[in-house]
Amino acid sequence: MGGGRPRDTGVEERVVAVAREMLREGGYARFAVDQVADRAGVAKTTVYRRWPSRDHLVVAAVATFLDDVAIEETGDLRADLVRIAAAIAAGLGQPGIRLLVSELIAAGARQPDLAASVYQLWARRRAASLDLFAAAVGQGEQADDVDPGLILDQIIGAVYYRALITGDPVDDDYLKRLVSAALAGAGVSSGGLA
Amino acid sequence: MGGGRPRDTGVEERVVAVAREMLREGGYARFAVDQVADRAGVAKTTVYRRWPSRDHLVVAAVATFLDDVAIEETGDLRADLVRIAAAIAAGLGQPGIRLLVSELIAAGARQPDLAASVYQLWARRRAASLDLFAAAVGQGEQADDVDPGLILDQIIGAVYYRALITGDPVDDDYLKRLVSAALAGAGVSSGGLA
DNA sequence: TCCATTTCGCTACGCGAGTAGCGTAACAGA
DNA sequence: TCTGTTACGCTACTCGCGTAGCGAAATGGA
Repeated sequence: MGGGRPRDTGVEERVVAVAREMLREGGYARFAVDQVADRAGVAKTTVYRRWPSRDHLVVAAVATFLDDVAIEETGDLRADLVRIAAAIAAGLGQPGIRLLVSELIAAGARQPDLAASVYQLWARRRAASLDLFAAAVGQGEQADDVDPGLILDQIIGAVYYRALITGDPVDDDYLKRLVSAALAGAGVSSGGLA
Repeated sequence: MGGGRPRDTGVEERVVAVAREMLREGGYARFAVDQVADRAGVAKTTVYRRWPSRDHLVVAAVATFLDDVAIEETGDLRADLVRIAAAIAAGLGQPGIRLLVSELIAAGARQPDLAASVYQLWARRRAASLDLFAAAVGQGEQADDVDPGLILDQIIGAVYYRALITGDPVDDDYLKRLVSAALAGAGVSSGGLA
């Protein structure tokens, strides 16, 4: 049996590239599959043959530009944690990003087969943050019986919670208190106060 | 100048009641404004004259049945916190509720004028949780120099974070460790270990 | 009674998501 | 070259959100 017409391998790349641009230009709200298809020089049906829904395409596009943001490590665990939390808070402070993040979360809830892909998006950044703890342990900056995951959950979770759910402000003072409390709760000695 | 035709005051009540039913039956996904209007015996345009979007109506409907769930206070701060966190985790474990919560969050991000209303939904439950701390202080169970809001953020935030964003499991063991860490971070004496 | 005003119901429309079906193009193998 | 198979483009469709415009109903005031 013959192999049939081969898939145009350029389609994935072109469509995702256009999708990324459209996300940058108009955000999630103005992201229209028809327009993506047009600008990519592809039929809408062809798009839907690879990504079963608009959200699938959005997730695929976001996955390609989430790696751009790097985390700076200074070696000072507490300071690094504050910086990471501040970066997240700053991002969620922008309406466009807040909308995109919210929609990505909702996308995972709307379509179960997308959940894993969405979790994967945050997992990368979380893994990078966890590295900070390993480095801190290596430098004897802290004991190794603490649970880095738990500490991160408390810090990052609180930031997302306030920014997305309660709407409370997330300023620098709050972040310092938050990180201090989370570290103290895990028994990490207070390297340096506020 | 004459007063014009008076508004049918029964419309608000009837429409919200039907909306609540439809949410219970089919969740957020199957919630259609047309059907709500039909079942309420009202024209779709009339619905849109009061609630400018589907999300506005959903928020109005959710606001009427969120008060049903009460929080049980036993007087044991730690146990109560674990129970509250477990209740939230259990709720978010249900696909329908997880979707609804996600969509409500996204609704606030989509339409700025809805954000305040959505925050208000969670604010009531948060206020009830904060009361636990006041009671605990009254009973001398803890010092009064702790920041209840910060502790709640760490606990509730972590639960939402794991359930909605990272997708990590939220089991009982995790919750106990979480509450213990949050309380310890605030300097609350460990009333009882795991 | 006549008029201005406001609400209501209805029809029709535009838009974007997602689907179905058809003809055609691009292959592999006989 | 002929056949089977798969991908592509295109048209047309359904569905739900949200809007525009019209005539009728329900009021208060002249």
